[in-house]
Amino acid sequence: MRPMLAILSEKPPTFGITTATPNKKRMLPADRERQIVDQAISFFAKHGFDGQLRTLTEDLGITHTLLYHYFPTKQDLIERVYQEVVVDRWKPQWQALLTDENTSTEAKFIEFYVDYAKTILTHDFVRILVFSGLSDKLFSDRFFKLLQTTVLPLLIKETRQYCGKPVSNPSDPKEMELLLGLHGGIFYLGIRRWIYGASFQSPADPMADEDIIKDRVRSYLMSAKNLIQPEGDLL
Amino acid sequence: MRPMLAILSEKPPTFGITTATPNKKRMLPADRERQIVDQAISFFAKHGFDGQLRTLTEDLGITHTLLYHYFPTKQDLIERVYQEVVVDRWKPQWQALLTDENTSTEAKFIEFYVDYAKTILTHDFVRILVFSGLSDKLFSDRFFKLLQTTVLPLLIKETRQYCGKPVSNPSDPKEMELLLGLHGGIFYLGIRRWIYGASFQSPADPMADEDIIKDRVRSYLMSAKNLIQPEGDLL
DNA sequence: GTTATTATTTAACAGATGTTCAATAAGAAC
DNA sequence: GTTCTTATTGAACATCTGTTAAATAATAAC
Repeated sequence: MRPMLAILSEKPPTFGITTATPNKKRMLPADRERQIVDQAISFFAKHGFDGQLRTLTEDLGITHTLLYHYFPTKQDLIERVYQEVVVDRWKPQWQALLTDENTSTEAKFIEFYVDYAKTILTHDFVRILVFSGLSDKLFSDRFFKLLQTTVLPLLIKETRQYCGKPVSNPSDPKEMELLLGLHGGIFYLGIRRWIYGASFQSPADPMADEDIIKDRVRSYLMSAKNLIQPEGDLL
Repeated sequence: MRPMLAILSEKPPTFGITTATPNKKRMLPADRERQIVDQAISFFAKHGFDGQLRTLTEDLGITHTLLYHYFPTKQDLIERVYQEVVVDRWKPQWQALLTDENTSTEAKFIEFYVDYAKTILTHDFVRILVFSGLSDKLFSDRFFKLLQTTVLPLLIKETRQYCGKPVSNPSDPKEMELLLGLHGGIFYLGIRRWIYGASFQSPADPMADEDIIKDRVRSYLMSAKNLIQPEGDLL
């Protein structure tokens, strides 16, 4: 079909732009796999895991059957997405940050939640987490297990110290609920932005996430001091 | 097929139990429609709007084609569910409550959010709202429009009065974000319960929703007094 | 008891959708 | 240039799924 004379510069001109998704007809397996996974992440985040493979590959300019050259089943591709978005995005240094002796409670909370928000409150993460929670809970279960076993206890411990309360006490529903109020208020930023989307109009001059988080953390610590009595028992 | 002699007591025995879902072979159209809509609400809330009609009717003991005797298309059934769960559940008296001159700010907030939580934070409502937000936003858009045009402005106004700030000022991102922090923290109760489900373990002795909400409202008002300056401008 | 009405079922279609497999062709090795 | 490997496609299958239309049977009217 091609004219025989066009020997040089056979490929369509790329003008030197080497994107993460090159449009060569035949890609290196590693590149193609990377490209597929990237597309799968944003695609499943947008349409949910019920989205069709034919639609997923449309924008890539490949046939849906090519997926089966890289992933045995759709479920395998989904689990790869899960791994990259949820598991790999968890930062072990959060624990280190929250146990640093040389930082004030307020600075710890702010530093943690600002970075947590930057990492977690993205389009892909929030929607995939919620899609998972609504269906088989495959992703959400594991993520919350991480939350509950690592950072939440450290935040509770830090709050107790801040309020002058012994840290060795058994866990108390009231202080956990107070913390989850802060946590939920922050996560709600992601829900407004990536699930309700434009429905929930932000004001003309929206606050930066960092400032919002600072206010909420300070509000939380203030309430903790008032709600949680210094000596052992609670209000 | 039936033995000819069994003339009396032909129907299966119901033992006098007249549930909302009678199991007569042929029901009155109004009863059947009620039964179908009830099932559709809990079914779509559980499986999302991609759930199959054949699965929906399974528990009802009818064929899926019977749905088309009552609703022209699946979408019509979905919109009926939307109407009953989201639209009909909105309480106009919330506005009356929030404009009552004889109630304190704290009492207003608590009374409103306790009833709001009782009404909104149900399995069906939370999940249908989130399913909608993730897909076509048909439900969620309208619900948030209601929120933004009715109760949120009243809550802002009430907060300003409480802080001794003039109520006629233009809206301010900071005070709206503070309110949305409270609002999100309360809605997060529903997300934990009905989306993350068992993943997010509650403590052995979980607080009653009402007590949680009381604490959060008080925490909010306390922060408002500190964050929002009495005279015109904000911190 | 007979007839008319209609709630309900049965059968079937058309398009969607995950998956398989043989055919094709791009690029590498020689 | 020829051959070999394999990335990629094309065709096809089986099942799922919303929808339609005719057949059936339960109930009411007479």
